[in-house]
Amino acid sequence: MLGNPWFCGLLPRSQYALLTAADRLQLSAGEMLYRQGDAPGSFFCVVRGSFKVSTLRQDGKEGILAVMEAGNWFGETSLLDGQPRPHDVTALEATEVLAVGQAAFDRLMRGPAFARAISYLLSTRVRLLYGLVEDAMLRSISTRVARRLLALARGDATLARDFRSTVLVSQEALAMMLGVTRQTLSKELKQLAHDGVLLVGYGRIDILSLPALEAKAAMG
Amino acid sequence: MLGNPWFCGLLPRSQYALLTAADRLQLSAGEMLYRQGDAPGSFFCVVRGSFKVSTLRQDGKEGILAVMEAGNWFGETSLLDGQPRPHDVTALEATEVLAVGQAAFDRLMRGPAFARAISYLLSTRVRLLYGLVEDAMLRSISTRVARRLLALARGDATLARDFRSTVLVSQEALAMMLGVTRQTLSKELKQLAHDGVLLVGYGRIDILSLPALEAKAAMG
DNA sequence: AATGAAATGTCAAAAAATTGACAATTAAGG
DNA sequence: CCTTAATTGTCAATTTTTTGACATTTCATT
Repeated sequence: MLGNPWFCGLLPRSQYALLTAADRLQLSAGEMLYRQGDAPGSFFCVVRGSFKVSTLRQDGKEGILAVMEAGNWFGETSLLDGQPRPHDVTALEATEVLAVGQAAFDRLMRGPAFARAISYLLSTRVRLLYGLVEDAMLRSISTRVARRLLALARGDATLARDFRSTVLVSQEALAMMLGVTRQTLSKELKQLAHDGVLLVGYGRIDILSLPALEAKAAMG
Repeated sequence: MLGNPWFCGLLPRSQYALLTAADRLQLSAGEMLYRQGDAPGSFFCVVRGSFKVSTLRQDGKEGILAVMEAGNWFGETSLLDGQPRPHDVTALEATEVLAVGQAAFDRLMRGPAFARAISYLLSTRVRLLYGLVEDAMLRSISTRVARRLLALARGDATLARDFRSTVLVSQEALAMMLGVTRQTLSKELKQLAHDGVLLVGYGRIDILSLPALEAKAAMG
């Protein structure tokens, strides 16, 4: 979490307080950190590995709302309003997290600098979510595919890390992030591959031309 | 704004500070409070009237993301992260707002209680937005129509006001909130009217049976 | 090298949504 | 009362997406 811009922006004493208050948890692939409807528990930071944040509906439809990678802090919403967890969070691989409990979190929130920092964290989440809503409401699927691939390549914009030209994701999972079927996504990927923008592999997508992908993302 | 649960939950001194720091603005129907891309300006509260929060794309497509009614506080996101306004905000009728400038807002944010309250406000926004994303990703249009009508009838869940059985909205506008065409929406409304759930009028929709509408909203 | 689970490729039929076009209705203003 | 703009009703053609069904490929594990 040392490379995470949000954590780095905290006062050193807040950083220290977060780290000392945290428990370390280990999860193996497929294990769930929490489930939709659970009581609020902790504020988390991914140390190693990754999670998917998803919702499963009664009819079996699943949507992947986000992928949380190393450096990412999350889970604050339920701690702030005391309401149940809105999503399922599942480890995608062997994953290690820091967990800061409600009591320690509340204590930190009494400091204005930390409370401001949490507000800032939430404001970036709000912006990201508005983007997702607009994507779903107004943009064509091909544009959304391009935009989502860019987000994944940039690590969901959480870590100011170097860009990855290879995105490790199955078409099934990417389709669930976009709320479309695998067949529909497959057609779009094929078009992008045909245009020389991508190289589609088994559980992976290579970005051959970042400018071309950005151009597609900026279209309709 | 006196009936607004968020404002009521503030410390009296924060309430006082907000109200005394605020300028009063009057807008007539169609006037814009701010535009997408504008520099951050103020934190607002609707005193009388209402706004639509929308995005307009180059290709002419417009999406209505929210309707802000009396009692609603909004605009905090840009003040917190210093980034440009993400949306257009337009008065739907003669509307009066309170505007708390950046300097006063920053001063208030130095108080931990106010900063916590802003975090809480943001957490409810995050929940609402997750709901919109899930709607768009996973739910059928008929369900989304029912859910959106309920949200409008309840005043977008911001004011714990009494339920309105008449929603004043054109089919065109409702379609833009849902990201579908007017024709598609029209078909869904006709079905709901046929089922005796709604009565569709000129610029208005009457909810005949709240339980029935809630049942439709809970389906797929 | 063989096996099996996971992932991808592909196709056609069916369903759903958009597009484009016009008529009919309603409310507000002169 | 009359005119006009806004809103709604409706239809058919077209496009898009889903559904369902298989075959094929890839990769990790025996």
